[in-house]
Amino acid sequence: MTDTFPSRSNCPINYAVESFGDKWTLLIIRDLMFKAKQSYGDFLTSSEKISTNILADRLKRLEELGIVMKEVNESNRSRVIYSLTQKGLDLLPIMLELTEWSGKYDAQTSASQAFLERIAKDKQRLIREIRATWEYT
Amino acid sequence: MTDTFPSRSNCPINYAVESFGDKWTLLIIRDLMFKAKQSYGDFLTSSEKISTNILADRLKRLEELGIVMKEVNESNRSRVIYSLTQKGLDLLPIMLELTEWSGKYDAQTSASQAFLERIAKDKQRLIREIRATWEYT
DNA sequence: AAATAGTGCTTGCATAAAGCAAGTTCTTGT
DNA sequence: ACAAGAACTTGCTTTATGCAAGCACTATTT
Repeated sequence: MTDTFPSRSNCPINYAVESFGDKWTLLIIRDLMFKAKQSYGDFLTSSEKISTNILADRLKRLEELGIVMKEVNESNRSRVIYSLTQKGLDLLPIMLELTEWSGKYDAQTSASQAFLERIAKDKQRLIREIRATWEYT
Repeated sequence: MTDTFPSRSNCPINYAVESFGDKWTLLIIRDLMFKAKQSYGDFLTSSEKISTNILADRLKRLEELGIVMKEVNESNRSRVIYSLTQKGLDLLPIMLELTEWSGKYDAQTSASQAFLERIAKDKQRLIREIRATWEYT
Protein backbone atom coordinates (compact mmCIF):
# COMPACT_ATOMS: atom_id res chain seq x y z
CA MET A 1 0.00 0.00 0.00
CA THR A 2 2.98 2.28 0.60
CA ASP A 3 4.02 3.02 -2.97
CA THR A 4 4.16 -0.47 -4.37
CA PHE A 5 4.47 1.14 -7.80
CA PRO A 6 6.89 3.78 -9.02
CA SER A 7 4.94 6.94 -9.70
CA ARG A 8 5.49 9.44 -12.46
CA SER A 9 4.72 12.39 -10.21
CA ASN A 10 3.06 13.32 -6.92
CA CYS A 11 0.18 15.10 -8.57
CA PRO A 12 -3.15 13.95 -7.08
CA ILE A 13 -4.70 13.46 -10.50
CA ASN A 14 -1.75 11.29 -11.41
CA TYR A 15 -2.21 9.25 -8.22
CA ALA A 16 -5.81 8.60 -9.23
CA VAL A 17 -4.77 7.72 -12.78
CA GLU A 18 -2.13 5.33 -11.54
CA SER A 19 -4.63 3.74 -9.15
CA PHE A 20 -7.49 3.15 -11.57
CA GLY A 21 -6.57 4.73 -14.91
CA ASP A 22 -7.22 1.83 -17.22
CA LYS A 23 -10.11 0.24 -19.05
CA TRP A 24 -11.19 -2.18 -16.34
CA THR A 25 -10.47 -1.18 -12.76
CA LEU A 26 -13.36 1.25 -12.31
CA LEU A 27 -15.77 -1.35 -13.66
CA ILE A 28 -14.72 -3.77 -10.94
CA ILE A 29 -15.15 -1.03 -8.34
CA ARG A 30 -18.58 -0.25 -9.80
CA ASP A 31 -19.59 -3.90 -9.50
CA LEU A 32 -18.47 -4.03 -5.89
CA MET A 33 -20.04 -0.69 -4.98
CA PHE A 34 -23.37 -0.71 -6.80
CA LYS A 35 -24.05 -4.21 -8.07
CA ALA A 36 -23.36 -6.21 -4.94
CA LYS A 37 -20.93 -8.40 -6.81
CA GLN A 38 -18.32 -10.03 -4.65
CA SER A 39 -16.89 -13.07 -6.34
CA TYR A 40 -14.50 -13.61 -9.21
CA GLY A 41 -17.29 -15.31 -11.13
CA ASP A 42 -19.63 -12.36 -10.52
CA PHE A 43 -17.22 -9.93 -12.16
CA LEU A 44 -16.91 -12.18 -15.19
CA THR A 45 -20.64 -11.89 -15.85
CA SER A 46 -20.63 -8.11 -16.27
CA SER A 47 -21.64 -6.92 -19.70
CA GLU A 48 -18.23 -5.53 -20.61
CA LYS A 49 -16.78 -9.06 -20.58
CA ILE A 50 -13.45 -8.78 -18.82
CA SER A 51 -11.04 -11.61 -19.53
CA THR A 52 -9.91 -13.87 -16.71
CA ASN A 53 -6.23 -12.95 -16.69
CA ILE A 54 -6.98 -9.22 -16.63
CA LEU A 55 -9.52 -9.71 -13.85
CA ALA A 56 -7.04 -11.66 -11.74
CA ASP A 57 -4.40 -9.01 -12.35
CA ARG A 58 -6.67 -6.09 -11.44
CA LEU A 59 -8.00 -7.74 -8.29
CA LYS A 60 -4.44 -8.37 -7.14
CA ARG A 61 -3.49 -4.81 -7.92
CA LEU A 62 -6.53 -3.35 -6.15
CA GLU A 63 -5.66 -5.42 -3.12
CA GLU A 64 -2.08 -4.17 -3.18
CA LEU A 65 -3.39 -0.62 -3.41
CA GLY A 66 -5.62 -1.18 -0.36
CA ILE A 67 -8.81 -0.48 -2.31
CA VAL A 68 -10.16 -4.01 -2.25
CA MET A 69 -9.85 -6.79 0.29
CA LYS A 70 -10.10 -10.51 -0.25
CA GLU A 71 -11.29 -13.17 2.14
CA VAL A 72 -12.14 -16.82 1.95
CA ASN A 73 -15.66 -17.68 3.04
CA GLU A 74 -15.01 -20.04 5.95
CA SER A 75 -18.31 -21.88 5.58
CA ASN A 76 -17.50 -22.61 1.97
CA ARG A 77 -13.81 -22.48 1.39
CA SER A 78 -14.10 -22.60 -2.38
CA ARG A 79 -15.69 -19.15 -2.35
CA VAL A 80 -13.50 -16.06 -2.26
CA ILE A 81 -15.23 -12.84 -1.25
CA TYR A 82 -13.96 -9.50 -2.49
CA SER A 83 -15.08 -6.24 -0.92
CA LEU A 84 -14.17 -2.57 -0.83
CA THR A 85 -12.01 -1.21 1.97
CA GLN A 86 -12.66 2.26 3.38
CA LYS A 87 -10.31 3.61 0.73
CA GLY A 88 -12.45 1.92 -1.89
CA LEU A 89 -15.73 3.04 -0.36
CA ASP A 90 -14.40 6.59 -0.39
CA LEU A 91 -14.52 6.46 -4.16
CA LEU A 92 -18.31 6.87 -3.97
CA PRO A 93 -18.36 10.64 -4.65
CA ILE A 94 -16.11 10.11 -7.67
CA MET A 95 -18.38 7.37 -8.97
CA LEU A 96 -21.43 9.61 -8.62
CA GLU A 97 -19.72 12.49 -10.40
CA LEU A 98 -18.69 10.18 -13.21
CA THR A 99 -22.27 8.97 -13.45
CA GLU A 100 -23.60 12.52 -13.54
CA TRP A 101 -21.20 13.60 -16.26
CA SER A 102 -21.84 10.53 -18.40
CA GLY A 103 -25.56 10.85 -17.83
CA LYS A 104 -25.38 14.38 -19.19
CA TYR A 105 -23.26 13.63 -22.26
CA ASP A 106 -24.01 10.06 -23.27
CA ALA A 107 -27.25 9.95 -25.21
CA GLN A 108 -27.26 6.15 -24.86
CA THR A 109 -26.73 6.10 -21.11
CA SER A 110 -28.44 3.40 -19.13
CA ALA A 111 -28.45 5.57 -15.99
CA SER A 112 -32.04 6.22 -15.01
CA GLN A 113 -33.34 9.75 -15.13
CA ALA A 114 -34.53 9.31 -11.56
CA PHE A 115 -31.06 8.45 -10.29
CA LEU A 116 -29.44 11.24 -12.31
CA GLU A 117 -31.87 13.69 -10.77
CA ARG A 118 -31.09 12.49 -7.27
CA ILE A 119 -27.40 13.03 -8.01
CA ALA A 120 -27.99 16.48 -9.45
CA LYS A 121 -30.52 17.70 -6.89
CA ASP A 122 -28.93 16.65 -3.62
CA LYS A 123 -25.68 14.81 -3.97
CA GLN A 124 -24.68 15.04 -0.32
CA ARG A 125 -27.94 13.53 0.80
CA LEU A 126 -27.62 10.72 -1.73
CA ILE A 127 -24.09 10.02 -0.55
CA ARG A 128 -25.29 9.83 3.04
CA GLU A 129 -28.14 7.53 2.05
CA ILE A 130 -25.88 5.16 0.14
CA ARG A 131 -23.37 5.14 2.97
CA ALA A 132 -26.15 4.34 5.42
CA THR A 133 -26.85 1.17 3.49
CA TRP A 134 -23.24 0.16 4.05
CA GLU A 135 -23.40 0.49 7.80
CA TYR A 136 -24.99 -2.92 8.24
CA THR A 137 -22.27 -5.43 7.59
CA MET B 1 -18.95 12.92 -30.94
CA THR B 2 -21.93 10.65 -31.60
CA ASP B 3 -20.42 7.28 -30.72
CA THR B 4 -17.24 7.44 -32.73
CA PHE B 5 -16.09 4.37 -30.81
CA PRO B 6 -17.89 1.08 -30.26
CA SER B 7 -18.78 0.82 -26.60
CA ARG B 8 -18.80 -2.25 -24.42
CA SER B 9 -21.97 -1.19 -22.59
CA ASN B 10 -24.17 1.82 -21.88
CA CYS B 11 -23.19 1.99 -18.24
CA PRO B 12 -22.25 5.56 -17.26
CA ILE B 13 -19.09 4.41 -15.50
CA ASN B 14 -18.12 2.61 -18.66
CA TYR B 15 -18.75 5.75 -20.72
CA ALA B 16 -16.36 7.64 -18.45
CA VAL B 17 -13.78 4.85 -18.64
CA GLU B 18 -13.99 4.76 -22.41
CA SER B 19 -13.67 8.54 -22.56
CA PHE B 20 -10.65 8.96 -20.31
CA GLY B 21 -9.79 5.58 -18.83
CA ASP B 22 -6.11 5.40 -19.65
CA LYS B 23 -2.81 6.57 -18.23
CA TRP B 24 -2.67 9.95 -19.99
CA THR B 25 -5.97 11.56 -20.88
CA LEU B 26 -6.81 12.95 -17.45
CA LEU B 27 -3.36 14.48 -17.18
CA ILE B 28 -3.96 16.45 -20.37
CA ILE B 29 -7.33 17.57 -19.03
CA ARG B 30 -5.65 18.56 -15.75
CA ASP B 31 -3.10 20.66 -17.65
CA LEU B 32 -5.84 22.42 -19.59
CA MET B 33 -8.06 22.94 -16.57
CA PHE B 34 -5.65 23.88 -13.80
CA LYS B 35 -2.27 24.63 -15.32
CA ALA B 36 -3.31 26.99 -18.12
CA LYS B 37 -1.48 24.87 -20.63
CA GLN B 38 -2.78 25.18 -24.15
CA SER B 39 -0.17 24.11 -26.65
CA TYR B 40 1.25 20.79 -27.71
CA GLY B 41 4.64 21.87 -26.40
CA ASP B 42 3.13 22.84 -23.04
CA PHE B 43 1.78 19.33 -22.51
CA LEU B 44 5.15 17.82 -23.28
CA THR B 45 6.74 19.72 -20.39
CA SER B 46 4.55 18.15 -17.70
CA SER B 47 6.41 16.07 -15.19
CA GLU B 48 4.90 12.76 -16.23
CA LYS B 49 6.65 13.03 -19.60
CA ILE B 50 4.12 11.95 -22.17
CA SER B 51 5.60 10.86 -25.48
CA THR B 52 4.79 12.77 -28.62
CA ASN B 53 2.88 10.10 -30.47
CA ILE B 54 0.64 9.37 -27.48
CA LEU B 55 0.02 13.07 -26.96
CA ALA B 56 -0.99 13.55 -30.59
CA ASP B 57 -3.25 10.52 -30.37
CA ARG B 58 -4.98 11.64 -27.16
CA LEU B 59 -5.52 15.19 -28.35
CA LYS B 60 -7.13 13.86 -31.51
CA ARG B 61 -9.28 11.51 -29.49
CA LEU B 62 -10.33 14.20 -27.02
CA GLU B 63 -11.33 16.40 -29.92
CA GLU B 64 -13.38 13.58 -31.45
CA LEU B 65 -15.07 13.10 -28.10
CA GLY B 66 -15.95 16.79 -27.94
CA ILE B 67 -13.98 17.33 -24.74
CA VAL B 68 -11.23 19.45 -26.25
CA MET B 69 -11.22 21.89 -29.13
CA LYS B 70 -8.36 22.93 -31.32
CA GLU B 71 -7.78 26.22 -33.06
CA VAL B 72 -4.96 27.82 -34.93
CA ASN B 73 -3.84 31.15 -33.54
CA GLU B 74 -4.49 33.46 -36.48
CA SER B 75 -1.84 35.97 -35.46
CA ASN B 76 0.75 33.20 -35.38
CA ARG B 77 -0.30 30.34 -37.56
CA SER B 78 2.40 28.03 -36.29
CA ARG B 79 0.73 28.01 -32.87
CA VAL B 80 -2.14 25.62 -32.20
CA ILE B 81 -4.29 26.38 -29.18
CA TYR B 82 -6.11 23.60 -27.37
CA SER B 83 -8.90 24.32 -24.90
CA LEU B 84 -11.69 22.55 -23.06
CA THR B 85 -15.21 22.57 -24.43
CA GLN B 86 -18.20 22.80 -22.08
CA LYS B 87 -18.14 19.00 -21.91
CA GLY B 88 -14.52 19.19 -20.82
CA LEU B 89 -15.11 22.01 -18.34
CA ASP B 90 -17.91 19.93 -16.83
CA LEU B 91 -15.25 17.48 -15.66
CA LEU B 92 -14.29 19.96 -12.92
CA PRO B 93 -16.29 18.27 -10.11
CA ILE B 94 -14.73 14.93 -11.04
CA MET B 95 -11.25 16.44 -10.98
CA LEU B 96 -11.87 17.92 -7.54
CA GLU B 97 -13.18 14.63 -6.18
CA LEU B 98 -10.15 12.82 -7.56
CA THR B 99 -7.93 15.40 -5.93
CA GLU B 100 -9.71 15.03 -2.61
CA TRP B 101 -9.46 11.25 -2.63
CA SER B 102 -5.79 11.24 -3.63
CA GLY B 103 -5.05 13.96 -1.11
CA LYS B 104 -6.52 11.75 1.56
CA TYR B 105 -4.75 8.54 0.62
CA ASP B 106 -1.46 9.54 -0.99
CA ALA B 107 1.07 10.38 1.68
CA GLN B 108 3.30 11.89 -1.00
CA THR B 109 0.64 14.10 -2.54
CA SER B 110 1.71 17.46 -3.85
CA ALA B 111 -1.81 18.86 -3.35
CA SER B 112 -1.61 21.67 -0.81
CA GLN B 113 -3.37 21.25 2.50
CA ALA B 114 -5.06 24.60 1.89
CA PHE B 115 -6.56 23.47 -1.40
CA LEU B 116 -7.61 20.11 0.03
CA GLU B 117 -9.39 21.92 2.83
CA ARG B 118 -11.21 24.18 0.42
CA ILE B 119 -12.38 21.08 -1.44
CA ALA B 120 -13.46 19.35 1.75
CA LYS B 121 -15.08 22.32 3.46
CA ASP B 122 -17.13 23.84 0.68
CA LYS B 123 -16.85 22.11 -2.63
CA GLN B 124 -19.80 23.85 -4.26
CA ARG B 125 -18.41 27.25 -3.46
CA LEU B 126 -15.00 26.26 -4.79
CA ILE B 127 -16.57 24.98 -7.99
CA ARG B 128 -18.42 28.28 -8.42
CA GLU B 129 -15.23 30.23 -7.77
CA ILE B 130 -13.22 28.28 -10.30
CA ARG B 131 -15.99 28.55 -12.86
CA ALA B 132 -16.10 32.28 -12.31
CA THR B 133 -12.49 32.52 -13.39
CA TRP B 134 -13.50 30.86 -16.66
CA GLU B 135 -16.18 33.41 -17.50
CA TYR B 136 -13.68 35.88 -18.93
CA THR B 137 -12.64 34.45 -22.25
C1' DA C 1 -13.85 -43.59 -2.04
C1' DA C 2 -14.15 -42.08 -6.77
C1' DA C 3 -16.22 -39.29 -10.03
C1' DT C 4 -18.48 -34.72 -11.19
C1' DA C 5 -19.00 -30.11 -10.91
C1' DG C 6 -18.19 -25.29 -9.43
C1' DT C 7 -15.05 -21.54 -8.36
C1' DG C 8 -10.90 -19.21 -8.88
C1' DC C 9 -7.43 -18.73 -11.03
C1' DT C 10 -2.76 -19.57 -14.49
C1' DT C 11 -0.53 -20.27 -18.88
C1' DG C 12 0.50 -19.73 -23.80
C1' DC C 13 -0.01 -17.38 -27.66
C1' DA C 14 -1.83 -13.65 -30.88
C1' DT C 15 -2.97 -8.84 -31.28
C1' DA C 16 -3.02 -4.07 -29.79
C1' DA C 17 -1.27 -0.20 -27.28
C1' DA C 18 2.58 2.36 -25.20
C1' DG C 19 7.37 4.05 -25.06
C1' DC C 20 11.39 5.93 -27.33
C1' DA C 21 14.26 8.14 -30.81
C1' DA C 22 14.50 10.20 -34.96
C1' DG C 23 12.68 12.58 -38.78
C1' DT C 24 9.20 15.72 -41.39
C1' DT C 25 6.20 19.75 -42.30
C1' DC C 26 4.70 24.21 -41.75
C1' DT C 27 5.46 28.91 -40.04
C1' DT C 28 7.93 32.65 -38.62
C1' DG C 29 11.75 35.57 -37.77
C1' DT C 30 16.42 37.37 -39.65
C1' DA D 1 17.18 32.19 -48.48
C1' DC D 2 18.19 30.24 -43.99
C1' DA D 3 17.60 28.92 -39.29
C1' DA D 4 14.71 28.05 -35.57
C1' DG D 5 10.54 26.73 -33.26
C1' DA D 6 6.16 24.29 -32.99
C1' DA D 7 3.45 20.47 -34.09
C1' DC D 8 3.27 16.46 -35.36
C1' DT D 9 4.65 11.51 -37.90
C1' DT D 10 7.16 7.32 -38.54
C1' DG D 11 9.64 3.08 -37.35
C1' DC D 12 10.87 0.09 -34.08
C1' DT D 13 10.92 -2.16 -29.41
C1' DT D 14 8.61 -3.21 -25.29
C1' DT D 15 4.54 -3.84 -22.57
C1' DA D 16 -0.35 -4.66 -22.00
C1' DT D 17 -4.62 -6.72 -23.51
C1' DG D 18 -7.57 -10.41 -25.42
C1' DC D 19 -8.73 -15.14 -26.04
C1' DA D 20 -8.78 -20.12 -25.39
C1' DA D 21 -7.38 -23.72 -22.85
C1' DG D 22 -5.91 -25.91 -18.73
C1' DC D 23 -5.20 -26.62 -13.66
C1' DA D 24 -5.98 -26.66 -8.50
C1' DC D 25 -8.88 -26.75 -4.76
C1' DT D 26 -13.28 -27.42 -2.58
C1' DA D 27 -17.80 -29.34 -2.38
C1' DT D 28 -21.24 -32.38 -3.84
C1' DT D 29 -23.06 -36.60 -5.76
C1' DT D 30 -22.99 -41.71 -6.22
